[in-house]
Formats: sequence, structure tokens, C-alpha cells
Amino acid sequence: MNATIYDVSRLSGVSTATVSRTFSDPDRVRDSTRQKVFEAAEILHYSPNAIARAMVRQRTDKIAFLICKKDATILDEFYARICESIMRRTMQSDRQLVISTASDWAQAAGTAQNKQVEGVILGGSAQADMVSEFQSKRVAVVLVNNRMPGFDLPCVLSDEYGGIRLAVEHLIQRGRRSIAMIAGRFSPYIVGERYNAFLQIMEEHGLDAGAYPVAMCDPTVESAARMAQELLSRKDRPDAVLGINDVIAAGVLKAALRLGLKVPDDLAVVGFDDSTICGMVEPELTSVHINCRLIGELGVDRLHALLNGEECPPVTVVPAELRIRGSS
Amino acid sequence: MNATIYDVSRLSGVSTATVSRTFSDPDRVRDSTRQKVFEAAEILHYSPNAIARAMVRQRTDKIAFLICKKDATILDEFYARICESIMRRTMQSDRQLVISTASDWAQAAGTAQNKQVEGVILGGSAQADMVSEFQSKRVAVVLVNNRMPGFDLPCVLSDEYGGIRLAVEHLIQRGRRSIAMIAGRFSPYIVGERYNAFLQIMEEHGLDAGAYPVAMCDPTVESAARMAQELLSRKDRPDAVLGINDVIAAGVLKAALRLGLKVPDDLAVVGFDDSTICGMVEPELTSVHINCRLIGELGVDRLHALLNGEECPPVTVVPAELRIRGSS
DNA sequence: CTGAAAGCGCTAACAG
DNA sequence: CTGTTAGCGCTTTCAG
Repeated sequence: MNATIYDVSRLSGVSTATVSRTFSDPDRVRDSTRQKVFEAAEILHYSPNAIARAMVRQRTDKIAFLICKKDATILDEFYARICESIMRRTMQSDRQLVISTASDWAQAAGTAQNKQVEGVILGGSAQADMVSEFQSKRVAVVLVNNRMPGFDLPCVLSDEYGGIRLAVEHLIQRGRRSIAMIAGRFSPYIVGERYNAFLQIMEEHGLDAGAYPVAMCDPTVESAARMAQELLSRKDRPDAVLGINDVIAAGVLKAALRLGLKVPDDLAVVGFDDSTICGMVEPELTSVHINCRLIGELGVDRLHALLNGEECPPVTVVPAELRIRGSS
Repeated sequence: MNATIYDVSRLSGVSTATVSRTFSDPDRVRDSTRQKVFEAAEILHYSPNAIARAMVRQRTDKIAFLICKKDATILDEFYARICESIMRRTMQSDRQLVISTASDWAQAAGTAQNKQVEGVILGGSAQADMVSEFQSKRVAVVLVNNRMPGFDLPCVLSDEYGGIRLAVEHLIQRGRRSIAMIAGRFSPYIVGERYNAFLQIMEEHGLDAGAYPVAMCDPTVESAARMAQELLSRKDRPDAVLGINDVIAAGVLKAALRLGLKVPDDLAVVGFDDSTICGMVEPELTSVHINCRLIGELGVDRLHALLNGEECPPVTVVPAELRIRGSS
């Protein structure tokens, strides 16, 4: 069916070994030979059979992106963005990508698919035992948007702290002084980072971060709206609310609307993630933008480095930006 | 490193051929033999090497999901949903999935990756020449959310017509009579279906679908908002607007808010797709729900059928549902 | 720099 | 129902 190395060998008049070398390491054959081989290959539409190659090399050049998250996975816009970037970047390399959920993956453990993977990018709140298992099977691991103390893994993070700083300082600059934060049950790492950053930066500016209880609601708009409605009904209501992400912030916007508060006059609202939601609501939502494309690319690059035995920085932090819109 | 078929053969005392049979078609060996083999395999942690198998079988069991869309791909929630379902379904089978964009794919044509795929699910507005090319390479093709007259391909569609009917009849039931539609430059197939359905169903109910120009805006909220603002400023403004999808409907909601119109009292708004947006806006958006999970699963099933040489219905239509919320 | 030859792990006739 | 045997297409020593 498809041309094989034998066909090329015959047509070009060199041995199959030389054809093989020509394709896997062109510098190891003489110029003129290389040319002959490539010409023959061209004519025959030959390109190496990856399966046969994988078999003899005992390598698959296959990596995986696992989203460690119970509910919505790729449906979470944030992961969808990272995923897209990882897809693109991997396509450019000569490695192959399989995308899956941590739970699906664990379930299918022992599958051929599963065993062929030489490296994984773990997104979200990966479990330590999962990482240990990969390491014991000598599968390279890179963490994205998470870190795991005690493990020697490269990780790629967005600057949560810096993002919160941008948001808080923006609100302060707009004259807001009583700023509340509403958090939600998302990835513990993310919540921890953003929440601590909030406390720290408020304090730094001499503001009382403890003036309002930092509410921990379910990660849904409705839950956030209810919580916000309560918060905004207090006589000492805040003049600004920082949502730990855009969904929460959208809930705050809803609450404001229901209570007849004008945004941003009576209340400024800022979100985090800069997702599509921001443009859908009225007024549009100010939010901290995370460079998901870059995170994805760096994740792939780190994994490739690891797989190629190259040096690899343990932590990479991607800067955040503030996108100012109508809500503040 | 890993146990091979030889190890199992030796430990269980049968030939490698029998071990092979035991794994690829258990019914073809005697009960007692099968047991012996599985026991030995268990002990050795053996499982067939997919690469070696692929090599001799000359099959890869690899399929692809290609999203045919210029801009946002997996970032489009609709495709993300279908994609997720396809991922899950494929995981359950013994085939492997690669996900890509039509453009990325075309660009990387001739790659090993690319050549290994035995079947593709094409989502969105696939080009005829792409399909022809696949067919000429004897790659099985299934269409999802699109159809291509003149090609003999199974396709899985959602019931656009039925969805629009649900939406329009719901509005009529709510007492609305002057209903306008706002469309946008999305996939020509989708726009065509939904638009024609609108005209037809309006007429069926003796309503004038031509009372308002069916606007064709850019597929962004802002563009929709502008268009809606114009439409809603007419002295004979409609009492209901049907957005061709949720983004457009969100734009209508924005316009209403800006003009001080009360939704749903002054204006009912209905969207299509039932995306996350629906819950983010205030009031929440009534929308036509599409069963993306089912579409994805059926897509995979059809492709598997094709690949297995089984009979396969040419067209499968998945019913739509209306999710009624505050905006109507 | 190039060639000959020995597999990688598995399956598929073909016999028995 | 089971064993023997000949490869699948490629890489990689080891010689030359």
C-alpha cells in the first residue's frame, strides 16, 4: 500500500539502513546520498511509518494532557483555553497528544492507550498519589496551574498574587475603600493563592480585609448571587466586590441588579479569568486576564525538555493583566 | 522491561499464538486454556503491546475529531460539549482519539500522526474537498452538526427545525405576536436551518415573519446589541426577539437594558444552545437545549460502525428541548 | 560513511 | 482447539 523503506532503498540504490539514517538523522549521511534518498522518497510519497519506528525504538512519542477536575473539564473555559494551546503546540512538534480527564484516565488504567504515554501535563488539582504512580512508571510529569510541595516537578503557574494585586489596587485607585471578596469552592490551590493575596494586599494598603466575612459559596452563579445579596444588604455594605472568578462576579452583578444598586456607581465589581462571561453581562465585567495560551505552550515545552533530558526550570510564572471594563 | 507474549507463553505453557488468541478473541480458545493464560498474564502484569499489534495488523485503531471552524474551536462551548462527549465515548472503546482543528490538520498533512488516522468525525462547516480527500485515502468520515448533499456520509444533527418551533410556539403561547429574529454569521448550515425554520413556523401560525428585517450581524455580543438597539428603537418594536444563539440573545438583553425595557414584560427574549451564558445574565435566558452529549456519542458510534463495516443510518437527528427561564 | 543482519512484540495463515 | 512459522517496517549494532 504505502511505500516502505525497501522501496526507497531500491529506487535510490542505497541500503535500508542508510535510508533510515537519512530520515532520523540526516547529518549522518553524505550530502549526495541524502539527496538521492530524499528524491526517491519524494517520488514514492514515502514517509517513515511511525508505528514501526515506535516498535523498534521502544518509544511512542505520545504525551497526555489530563484535566484533574471532577465536574466540567474542557467545558471550563479556562481549561479549554489551556487545552487548545497545548493542542496547537503539540501539533507543531512531532509528538502526539491525548486529552483526558484524570478520572477517566484512572478508570482506564492499564489500557494500551494509557501505557503508551511517556509524559503527562496535569492540569488542575492533581492528587499526589497520581503523581507518584506516574513517577514510579517513569512517566514524565509537568504541573499546570498547580504546585505540589515535596515533588520535584516543573510547574507552570499564572501569577495569582500579581493578578489580585492589579485588581485590588485598581479598585483603590477608583476610590474604593471597603472592598469585599467572595470566594468559592474551586481548586484549593487557586483559592488559597487568590485569597491570601487579597488579605496581604489589603493589609499592605492599610485596609481592613476582615471587615466582611470572606464567603465561601458553591461555585455557581446562583450561589454567588445569594451570598452577594446578603452581603450587599448590610447597612455597611462594601463599595466594591472582588469575585474570585468571573462566575462569582457575575453572581454579584445579579445581586446588585436585584437590589437596584447601580454598577459601578454604587458598587464596583471585578472578576478573575477574563472569560467570555465578561462581555455577556451588562455592564461588562472588569477582570484579571490570564495568559492561558502561554501557560499551555510552556507546559508543552517543559514536558518536551524533560523528555529530551534537558534542563528545565522548576517553576515558571506567567504574568497577569487587568482588563478594565464597565463594572468598575 | 514489560512482559511480552513470550513470557506469558512460557509461564502458562502454551504457544505464543494461543496467548495472542486469548487476548484478541477469547472465545477461540478452550476455557481451561484461557484461564491459564489470564493467570500467567496477571502474574506478569502483561497486557498486549498496542504498537506491535498495530504494526502487524496494519491498523492503528485511531480516530480523529476535527473541528472545522476558523476562530474559536474548543473554546466554543458548543463544540467543547460535543468534544467532551466524544472523548468519553472513545475512551470506553478500544480506539484512540486525536482532537484537532481542520486548519491545523490540513497544515500538518502528511505527518505520521495524520496518516495514522482511520476515521474522522468532522464537526462544523467542513469543506467538500476535505471530505473528498479523506475518502480518496479511504478514511471513514462522519459529519456532526452539518450535512453535505452529494456525499454518502452518515451525519448526526440536532433538530434545528424542532428547536425553533419550540421557541416560537412558546413565545406565541405567552401571547407574543410580533416576533423578530436576529441572526449572525455562524456556520452557514446552522444559520440556514434555523432561519428557514423561523420563517416557516411563523407563517404556519399566520404571523408575519417579514415584519422586521432579519438582521445578519457579526457573531459577537456587541454587534448583536447594536443591531438589537436599532430594532428595539422602532416605534413598532417587536414584543419578542429570538436570537439565533445565546450570544446574540445576550446582546438583545443588553440592548433592552440600555433602552430601559423590562424583560420579559416589555420584551421576551429567547436564545438557542442553552449555554452557560443563560445563567449568567439577568434575567436568565430561555433557550433551546441541544443534547451535545448524545450528538457526540452517536458520532463516535456511527464512525465505529463504519469502521467495523456495519450498516449505518445516513442521518440521525437528535431532538431539542426548550429550557424556559426568566427572559420570557 | 555505508551495508548486512538481527530483532522489536505481535498476528495470521497453515498445519496438525 | 493449538502450535509452527513467517513476516509487519523500521532501527541499530557491528563490520567494512
